[in-house]
Amino acid sequence: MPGSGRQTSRPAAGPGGRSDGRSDGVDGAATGPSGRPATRPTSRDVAQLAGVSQSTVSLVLAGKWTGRVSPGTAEAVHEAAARLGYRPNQAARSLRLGRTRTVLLVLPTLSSPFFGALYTGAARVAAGHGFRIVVYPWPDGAGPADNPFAAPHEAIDGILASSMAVEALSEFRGTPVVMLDSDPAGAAPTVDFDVADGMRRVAGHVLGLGHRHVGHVAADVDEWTFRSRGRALAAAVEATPGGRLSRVTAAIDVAAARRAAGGLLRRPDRPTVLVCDDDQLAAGAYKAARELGLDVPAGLSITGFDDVLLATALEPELTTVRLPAEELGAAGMATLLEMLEGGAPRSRSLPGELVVRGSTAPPP
Amino acid sequence: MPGSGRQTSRPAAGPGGRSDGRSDGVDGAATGPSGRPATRPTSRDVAQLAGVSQSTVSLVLAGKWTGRVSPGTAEAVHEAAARLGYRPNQAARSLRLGRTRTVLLVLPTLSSPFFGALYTGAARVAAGHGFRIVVYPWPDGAGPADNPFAAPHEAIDGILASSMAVEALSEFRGTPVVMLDSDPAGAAPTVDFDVADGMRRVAGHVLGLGHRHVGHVAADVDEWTFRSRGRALAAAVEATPGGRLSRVTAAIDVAAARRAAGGLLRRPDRPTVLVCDDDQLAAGAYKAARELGLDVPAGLSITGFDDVLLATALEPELTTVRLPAEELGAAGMATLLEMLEGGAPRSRSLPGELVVRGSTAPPP
DNA sequence: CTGTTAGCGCGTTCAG
DNA sequence: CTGAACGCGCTAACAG
Repeated sequence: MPGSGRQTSRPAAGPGGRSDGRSDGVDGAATGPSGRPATRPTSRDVAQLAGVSQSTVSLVLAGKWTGRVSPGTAEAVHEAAARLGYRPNQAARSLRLGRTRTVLLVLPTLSSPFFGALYTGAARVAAGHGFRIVVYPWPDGAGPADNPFAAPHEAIDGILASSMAVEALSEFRGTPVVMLDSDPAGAAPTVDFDVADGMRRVAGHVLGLGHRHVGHVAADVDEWTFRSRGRALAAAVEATPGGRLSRVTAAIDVAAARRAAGGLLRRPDRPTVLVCDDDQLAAGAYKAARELGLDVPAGLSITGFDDVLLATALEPELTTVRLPAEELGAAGMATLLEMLEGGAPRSRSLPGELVVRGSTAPPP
Repeated sequence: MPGSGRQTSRPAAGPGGRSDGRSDGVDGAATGPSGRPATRPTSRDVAQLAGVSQSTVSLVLAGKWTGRVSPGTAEAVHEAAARLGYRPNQAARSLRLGRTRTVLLVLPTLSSPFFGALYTGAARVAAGHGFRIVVYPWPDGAGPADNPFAAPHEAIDGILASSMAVEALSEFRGTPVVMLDSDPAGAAPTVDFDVADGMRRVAGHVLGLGHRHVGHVAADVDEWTFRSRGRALAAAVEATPGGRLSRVTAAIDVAAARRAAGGLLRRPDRPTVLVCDDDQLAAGAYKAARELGLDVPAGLSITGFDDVLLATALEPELTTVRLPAEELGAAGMATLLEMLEGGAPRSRSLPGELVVRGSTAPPP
């Protein structure tokens, strides 16, 4: 939604202390105070201003000068760098070091608040270590045509990939990778949500309310996270005396979920609760219920999964499992950084939290 | 929502034709077929294999060899490059050329499907011209603490910024910029939605249904797009005999919108239609209506703006204005590329489309 | 038509 | 403790 970001106002002065009020952000070439074309300062410029040599500048700014450069000289270098607004040229740095301090974040889509939050968490940790993130949405839709996004193969040090099979990354073979929200049985280190536990909590909640015939509106997507959810629900229901499970599948799409849930609810012995694999599926279930004149939650209970925006936009608000996306991104990035420093990190799992709202009640 | 992307399966063979089944994506260092550490092939390797010099390789692969290199030699170079799986080193390229073929996409947030679509459109156009996109979410939330995202100042050729004031980019002064969904009165070229026209269509629709007292649930955000919407609605209502407008504002947030809309509806002479600046605000308005026992659309009509996921998840489905986010991204990138090639592109405006669904009806 | 040369800006030896 | 020299991989000039 355009413009939905909070308004952010920033001081008008640019970096380097120039606050002359000129607004040349549109022009292709900025000009320095003297009118010459302003080519950005290099480490040589800093050296010259500080009266030392390039290598000294390099040492000082890299922070490994103790015992090799006199404190006075170091101070002079820092001051010169600050005065010129010096920032090292990334291209030259990468070329020399062979590392880019850039991580590729591979996501199935950007069209979901969930992945936005994931990015935020990852970016926070990355920034703290001087790493940059390039987002690489795996083309969704558009069919199996050739990948329209040029793969930045070698411009990255590592990969953080979410919600996909590790095999999908064969293109990047040879690059360190950490998988998020993916099958921990793969070869790569993984950071996951404990979705099985989350689903058990959902099951415990609805079974505790007295429900026995549970309808499962499952996502028609063959991915680890949904397989886990399905297994956990089935196990919990089976372990309950009198428990019974009916399952339908649907694409993650409101209209598809509505059709699938409608089919389930039209059966002569319909379930008293619909446990959905995803909040979007739950939105479809709401529609099916309303279509059949069933009141939620008095006539039918419904649960979701993920706790995205939708959950509180629906009426009644949705009982669901909150998955801490931002923490997932942060933990994943931490794991990847550990790996890049030569470690062999262990896979981890983050708990989900059951959020009980107005869509669940005892069976009618 | 984790896993909500379509499943994508890719051929298992990596680039360069190696399909030996090894899966070393986890290891930090890949090893070549012979077991040596596999340092990626350089243009010199290609030259050696093809029996020519580096510069010839450069010319051929850059595609500007016609009339300078014999077709046979060019063919040999191409073949050698393909056999080695050669890909030019981006860092070296950028260092030499001073250009990065990378564009920064500045967004207020990533937590919205709208901006995901915008990205997709921009990426499509960029890829067609060999450009890469780095997404740079302007820190939303987190307070005015220091920017946690390291600004990639010099690693970019241009900036595409959406839904903000151009002044917010003062940090990037000197870089070519195209603004999206922002005030066209600024100095930078702009690609916008014609939100005023969209709002006029909404107004025409509800006024045509017979509504005269219009409630405006406005976004409490001082941005061009919302100012335009407000002005257009006010003008349309004023131009109608008997027309009357009541306005409340709310943060773009379901709960805030519910409170604001509730206040409007509790007035003794309440409006018969609520025109909302955004779909999320409309979701809040639904809640307020239900709270007061008003049926939508029989007792109260509601409209939104943007046509995001929410619009069809609500019940009844929301009459709103569809804003083609993907086209916006594509048009914006095209404009920026034109600029980078030395042109001085004109600002443009994209039309929105009124989508009439079930939330609007004649007044009771 | 092709090869040789120079240098982009940086980090790192190696002499002094 | 500091400076001069080298090379990362690539492209653009210039020679042959």
